[in-house]
Amino acid sequence: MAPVTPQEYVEEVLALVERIPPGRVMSYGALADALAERSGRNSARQVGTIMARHGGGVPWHRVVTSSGRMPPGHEREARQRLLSEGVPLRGDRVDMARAQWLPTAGEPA
DNA sequence: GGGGTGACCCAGT
DNA sequence: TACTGGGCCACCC
Repeated sequence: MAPVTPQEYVEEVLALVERIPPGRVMSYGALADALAERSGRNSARQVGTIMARHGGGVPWHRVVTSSGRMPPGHEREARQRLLSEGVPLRGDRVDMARAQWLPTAGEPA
């Protein structure tokens, strides 16, 4: 598959993050996995780096680790936003089993 | 060109 | 549940 440029990959990541509905979340790994088909890349770590550097303009708080942990340095901010959106929390972590959202394959663009 | 770093993930202990 | 080790891959010295 035609690989996308690094810049395009960033755009893809941010675009998908913006599609995450309120009250739901996606893990870095799930994001990387969902974009793998499109971008040819699949690295959760890279998604984390992208969010750290370019996540300012999107609902970054809807992106957490696969275990429901929030990004270092922003735990308080993220927790409060998630809580106000109705995301199910278990202590200081997201209840992934209930909150994780995945883009549906045949979804209209 | 070489090596360290990181908003990760998974399996094992 | 918490911690550790190995794998991962782009970015930055």
